[in-house]
Amino acid sequence: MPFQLFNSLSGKTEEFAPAQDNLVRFYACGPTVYDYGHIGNFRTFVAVDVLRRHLLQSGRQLLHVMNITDVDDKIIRNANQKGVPIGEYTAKFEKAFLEDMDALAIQQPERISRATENIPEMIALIQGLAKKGVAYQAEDGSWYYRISKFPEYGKLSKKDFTGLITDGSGRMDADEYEKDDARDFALWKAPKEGETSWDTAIGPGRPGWHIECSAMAMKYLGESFDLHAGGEDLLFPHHENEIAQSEAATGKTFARHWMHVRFLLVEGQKMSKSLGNFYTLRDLVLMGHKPSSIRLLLMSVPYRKQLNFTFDGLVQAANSVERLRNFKIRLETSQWAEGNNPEAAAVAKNAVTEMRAALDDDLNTAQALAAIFDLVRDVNAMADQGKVTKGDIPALLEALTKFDEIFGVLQDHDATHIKATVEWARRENREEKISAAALEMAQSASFSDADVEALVAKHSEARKARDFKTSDAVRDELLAQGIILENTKDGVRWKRK
RNA sequence: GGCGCGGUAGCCAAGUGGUAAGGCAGAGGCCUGCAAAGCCUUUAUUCGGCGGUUCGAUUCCGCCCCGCGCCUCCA
Repeated sequence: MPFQLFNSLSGKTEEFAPAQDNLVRFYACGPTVYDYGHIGNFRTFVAVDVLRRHLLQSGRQLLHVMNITDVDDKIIRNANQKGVPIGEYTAKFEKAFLEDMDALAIQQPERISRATENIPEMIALIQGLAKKGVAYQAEDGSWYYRISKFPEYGKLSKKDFTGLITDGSGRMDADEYEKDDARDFALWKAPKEGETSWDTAIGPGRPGWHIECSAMAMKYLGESFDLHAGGEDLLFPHHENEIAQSEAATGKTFARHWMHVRFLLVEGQKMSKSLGNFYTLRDLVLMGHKPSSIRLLLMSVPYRKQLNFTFDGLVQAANSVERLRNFKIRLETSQWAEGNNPEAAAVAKNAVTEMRAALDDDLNTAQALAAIFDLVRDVNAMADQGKVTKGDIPALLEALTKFDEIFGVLQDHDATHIKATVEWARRENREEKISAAALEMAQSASFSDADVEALVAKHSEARKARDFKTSDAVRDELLAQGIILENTKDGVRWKRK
């Protein structure tokens, strides 16, 4: 079955394939770098990452563009408060965001593009709209988009705007009084006192919210491209306005397919600072939660379904990752009898087939996960019965590789990331937020594999001599460093906590 | 008010017109110097409630209850 993906534009699940060649051209709205990323942000980015990885595994090539919004009201306000240029202010959060992406094993897009580096492209787009009479300049110098010129306005958000002309109410913000119609939105904002602005052919000012995405998407992907993705809140007005701007300018379909990721709940409620359930990735890591647990939890519910992010769920996800990693370690470290068991190869192949079928079905990650757990259970059982042989291991590991090409949780880099986060917290004077659990997990990152191996060897020797007192002491010593040592009938093995 | 999504075991959650995947947790057992890891058995006569269609509905329709989202800069 070809890849099926829900399209917010048509409201239907449709086959998704690139229009030209084998290259998928897509744009995903990135962060506004005014603060550290929270788990809600990362649900969206993880979902897009799953899309990316599935397309790649399906043999597609990608041109994935993500914007970084490095100028907006909040950025200007916060930078002014700190008395630093906005570029300095945003650089810090952009760096933090990229680090967080890495911690969550989110692949980098082929191109990351900053709003402030594409001002000329935006101006050109606005000028084009002005020429067509779709953009107009208000008395204060701001430019607006005239929605009445775009009959299809509302086609993405399925809103009916007829009869909703100028509302005479007091809903309009002070800087919007110049608009001809209440629905019109800003393309270019004239500078206010103390605001960063650019001198341009259409006058001084700064970009409206939506224009950057239209300009950058078309710059790198062309006037018409395959897919546009983002959080569900962006559907209106952001994406609706992007369509209006772009299609009015070019007369062509902007993005053919639209993907929107649903918001998550935290402990059953919408995440908000006032409810006290607002968490950045860094908050959670400092509390002692591994990035891999967070990633798995974010992927465990299909992207179109509301995900209830809870601390209980985080523990469950951590245990699930443990089971998967234990399985991989077992395959890699056990002594296997010579031979081949066609049944094992069949189980491996079947699991991958099922996983991919689930992903082809609108990225059903929950079902894909089930396929891989079936493999784990079946192969563990076969191994206990001595039915797994040396010749089967490559195929089984290959299946796990295929799984991890999508889910990205088997490689254990948690300790390193936790350590980096702990160090960041110290630099930022957030020491009081560092939990004992985080410290313990960070500790094992200071222990190289060679260090561990040396102690493991010491443990094994003592054990061989049935000096359990010494062997247990070494094991406890390792545990105190965040290393778990296990003895199995097939030998000794270790892993980081 | 307009538009939309969802309510499945203790928790997370998939799914289908023919009688409920998977994960986590719990219980019992096997294995084991200990500790783990792993395996086996077990945990929803039932899928928010009430009606309807049907030989048969958790799955289709209607109503009701509950939760949630968007409706101008929050992913």
